[in-house]
Amino acid sequence: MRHHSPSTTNRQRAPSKRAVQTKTRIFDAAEQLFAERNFEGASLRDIAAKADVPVALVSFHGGSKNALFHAVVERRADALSKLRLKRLTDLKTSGKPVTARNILECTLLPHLEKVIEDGPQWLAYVRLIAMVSADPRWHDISKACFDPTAAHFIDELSKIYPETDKTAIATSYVFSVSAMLSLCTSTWRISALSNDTSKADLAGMSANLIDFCAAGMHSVLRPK
Amino acid sequence: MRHHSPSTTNRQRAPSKRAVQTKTRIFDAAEQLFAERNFEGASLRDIAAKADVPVALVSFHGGSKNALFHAVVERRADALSKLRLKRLTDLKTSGKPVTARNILECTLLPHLEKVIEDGPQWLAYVRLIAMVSADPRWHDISKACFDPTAAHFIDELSKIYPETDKTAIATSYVFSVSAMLSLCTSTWRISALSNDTSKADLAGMSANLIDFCAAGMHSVLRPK
DNA sequence: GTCTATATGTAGATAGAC
DNA sequence: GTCTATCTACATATAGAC
Repeated sequence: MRHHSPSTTNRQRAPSKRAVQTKTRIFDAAEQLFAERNFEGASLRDIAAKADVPVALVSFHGGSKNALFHAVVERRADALSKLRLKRLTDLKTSGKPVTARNILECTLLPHLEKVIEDGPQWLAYVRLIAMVSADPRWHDISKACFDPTAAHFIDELSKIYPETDKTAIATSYVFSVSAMLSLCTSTWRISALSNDTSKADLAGMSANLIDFCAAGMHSVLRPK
Repeated sequence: MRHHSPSTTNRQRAPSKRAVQTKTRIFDAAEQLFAERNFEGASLRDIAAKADVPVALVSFHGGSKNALFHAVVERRADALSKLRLKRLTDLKTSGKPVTARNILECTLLPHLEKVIEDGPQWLAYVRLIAMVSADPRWHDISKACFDPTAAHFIDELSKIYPETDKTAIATSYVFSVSAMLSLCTSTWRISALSNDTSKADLAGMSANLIDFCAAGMHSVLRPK
């Protein structure tokens, strides 16, 4: 059973407030530990300890370890897709020209803004996505959670560059997303390589990200 | 003890040919399994089975699991750095203009060419590096194995863009490396998103990679 | 919904024969 | 250098009291 829900299939009552809080604490702890230590590196005991609940409660709210992992990834995927697609709709109804740069902003900025606003949970989620994307064992989650929206954005790009083949478009889309993820997972490296001891300025760097990807994409996609 | 070597600290004889082959089989198996399943996901028993040796031999040649992991990452890091730096030296003595694009080729192409020539082992190594770069637990390996060479390339870029601050240079360097890694770890995704059922053409895609990164870098680094 | 207790498997590491 | 056998610890999962 891939999707676990507590108790039986037909739930009788809405869960109590306390139960919801407990479940949230468990999912938040799982999100952080999976992101830090990968799937096998984070034990259910570690997760329970971080959430300050007994181990059995983790299984109760999350089901098997595998189901818990899936649920944790899926938890924010929906919200993220909605934010991206809404931004795209807003762009198209705004009357502004629909350029590759504007589309990139719709794809890349929502997650970055969540990291900047909400702090550690969404940063952990970036790490988790980076992990899921790179690990062949989780390709099915990746496909289910992110490919539909990605396909939508790639279609938009095809309209702007109708002569360009889809593989080139998909390639530069993947480059852009990976650059966004690395901006969050590798700030430590950027600081080390630039001898910059000050706290990383994500907001400032996201301007660089958009410049980099927009120029890169334009170079790859424009008719030669 | 971080670095393990078989037998005592003062080795008496060179290892036999068979012993070297055994050790290579173990390291190759470890490289593939660590790349596929991460550190905790690959057990010493799995590695031993893949290398077709008894478990105790893995400990004998690799030391503790942690030491084995370090050794597997370090094994190819040296060769890779040498290839990159040699290519840079060749460029500078060739009389050709030293551009950001040329420097990027020195950084990104050696590993890609190894993947194309040598096949699965170097592809596994790409995955391993992607994993090590993203996982906070392995930052020290990353720093030791790759930062010195990275710093060298960033210095070269500073010479071309003397007005640009180092953080911007380091940022676009990190974007470029992550795009290279994602080209190898996410071919499956590129194929899925472009409905391209044919076998991935890494060589063709690396032209796109260089175009993307060179244009992106130029856009971020040129004086405004 | 929450928690204690436990069943069952498999992990990393090493001792010691060859 | 190689291999068998085993020690000890910790993993996931669940049964059953509250």
